[in-house]
Amino acid sequence: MTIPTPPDHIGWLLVRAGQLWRDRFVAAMQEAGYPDFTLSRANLLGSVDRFHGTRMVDIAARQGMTKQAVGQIVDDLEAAGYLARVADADDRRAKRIVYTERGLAFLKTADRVKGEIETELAAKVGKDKVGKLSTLLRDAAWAMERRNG
Amino acid sequence: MTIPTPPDHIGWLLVRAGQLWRDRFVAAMQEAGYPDFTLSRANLLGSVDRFHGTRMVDIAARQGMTKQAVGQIVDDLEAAGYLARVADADDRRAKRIVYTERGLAFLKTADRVKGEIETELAAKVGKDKVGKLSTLLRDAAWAMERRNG
DNA sequence: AGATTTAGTAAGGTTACTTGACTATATGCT
DNA sequence: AGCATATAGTCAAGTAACCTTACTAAATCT
Repeated sequence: MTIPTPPDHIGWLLVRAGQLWRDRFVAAMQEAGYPDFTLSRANLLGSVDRFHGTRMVDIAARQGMTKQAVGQIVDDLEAAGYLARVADADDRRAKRIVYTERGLAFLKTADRVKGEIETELAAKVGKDKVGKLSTLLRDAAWAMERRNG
Repeated sequence: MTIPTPPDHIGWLLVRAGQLWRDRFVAAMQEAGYPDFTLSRANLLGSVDRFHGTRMVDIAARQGMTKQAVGQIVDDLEAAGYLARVADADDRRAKRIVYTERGLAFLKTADRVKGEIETELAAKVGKDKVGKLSTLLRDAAWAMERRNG
């Protein structure tokens, strides 16, 4: 089983670290009582305003997805009881996607789980390093987001 | 368009940075003459030994995928002319997945493109920061890989 | 008022996987 | 040597998470 060159380039490290965190988070959420949890659903829930709700077209813009794709995930999350569609008072074409009680409880658990994973990581590599990593990641993400300059 | 809390947690930063790098790399490879390039294909090519080739089952183990999934991607890459299946001399059940000339040229371009993106990133945030980021990512990935400890 | 844009839905396709079932070859046990 | 079991790979079908194309209803622009 000849193992080829291990990926040690900055790019693969970024991809790998992102994958690892994502997998840890999904597993932890499933253990925490959300067996039907997937990352795409969590991402979507993170784009819904907790107080006023958010229109589908705005969720789609924020996620960089088509509104149809958002519609499908919203269908699932509505069927699972996390979200509801309510009529928009100002625009009769539109509906606001809002949280149910179950949806809000999910968010709370997600925040707790994220904190736990971060704490575990800090215990292993050091709190200072996690802080530095965050700062550097922000810089790098900012640099990669703007193609010009 | 009320925008919810922006994701500033270490986890989302990791995921985001990984996505950004991945998207930049895929776009750059497509521009560099590989319009049919996707990341799953590149990942697989990265798991094939350049000299001796690699058996499908070993690729699957390394990628954390099923051998069937690997088989499908190999089918595509073989049809596209990057890889070939040759009989394994030591095991008549097995085939070694090897590079064609086109496959080796692809690897060369991929290495060049990765270097270019890294250089661009270094120019924006500073070479020292890219180095520090790499080190911290290695630490973090190492910490997240082992669940115990 | 009529033309155009926008919000959302419906239907079907694609990519990147998965599981289950199968064949051929290799290996371990007695 | 003979048989059971494990392993390498293939075939077929299913799923998740998207996409494109085409549509209806309501809002907005002129």
